[in-house]
Amino acid sequence: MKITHDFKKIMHDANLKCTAPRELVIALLYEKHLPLSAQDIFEQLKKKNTIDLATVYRTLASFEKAGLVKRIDLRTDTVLYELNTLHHHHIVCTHCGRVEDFDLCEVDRLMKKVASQSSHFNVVSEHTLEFFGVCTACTS
Amino acid sequence: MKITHDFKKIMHDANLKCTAPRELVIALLYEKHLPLSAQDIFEQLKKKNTIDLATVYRTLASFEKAGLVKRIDLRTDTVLYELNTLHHHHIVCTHCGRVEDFDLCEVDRLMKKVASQSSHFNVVSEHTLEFFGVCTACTS
DNA sequence: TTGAATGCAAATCGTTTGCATCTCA
DNA sequence: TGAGATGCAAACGATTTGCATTCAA
Repeated sequence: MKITHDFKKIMHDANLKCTAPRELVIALLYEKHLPLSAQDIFEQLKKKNTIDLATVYRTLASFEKAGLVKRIDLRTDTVLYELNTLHHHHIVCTHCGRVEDFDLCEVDRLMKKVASQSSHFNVVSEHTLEFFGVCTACTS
Repeated sequence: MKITHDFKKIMHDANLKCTAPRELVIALLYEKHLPLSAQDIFEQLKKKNTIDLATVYRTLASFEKAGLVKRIDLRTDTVLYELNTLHHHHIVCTHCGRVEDFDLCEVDRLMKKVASQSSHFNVVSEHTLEFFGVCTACTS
């Protein structure tokens, strides 16, 4: 099932107008299933479409505000975005940049511990967790 | 004990020359004990000293390469730096920006799990882990 | 019809770099 | 003395913004 089937509903639920650029961006994020930078998205899309880099930035900003995408920091020079689907984290190869998803997250338990230990925080609502290593392809 | 006592040794071990800007930067990071941006450091130091913003950037870069400081991403608009002391993480108030250290880290176990589950990574050497919530001062 | 979204260009801001000068080792 | 570090100014690159035009609702 392509994301575009749901596009109208998604936009409507997010109180955003259905526009060509928005559909292009969301479809690309869905297709690639990887954290992408605004530049990445722009480069990919402009091959076959008319789209402006500023529009990509504005689109990502409104998507983020609507909770449709999430900013990811993988120690790259620029911020990356990915669809805000199921909670997951990443393993990044520090050598070639390969990114793999990592679904297992046991941080919830840890978050409760954080809250109970801290004198200034009672509730910890979010966390970032990313792993870095060297992938098998780069090791051999 | 002030860090400046050890400054010469630290610089020597890191193969870096002892200079006034470097001592200022390292002393400030030690004193504040908080993640600071290059701009932060520059603003603080220029009140009482002659220092250039470019020097701050270069100092942080050489410190990072030498393993003296660590880049921290707390979802702020710019990257922050702190002394690379004992392994720890942070809890950040998403309302006022307050930062608290969090020493407990049980991610080592998780890292092994990550490595064993992944088909492309055998070794996971590093991780980032930050918590976000609203602090008690902002809740009340 | 109208407010929001787009494209284009210019502005902004954090960061980096070139270069002459200075300073530590 | 010589390599590396600094200060200053200019360059750079990612991101943002102003504005006229277009478009979805």
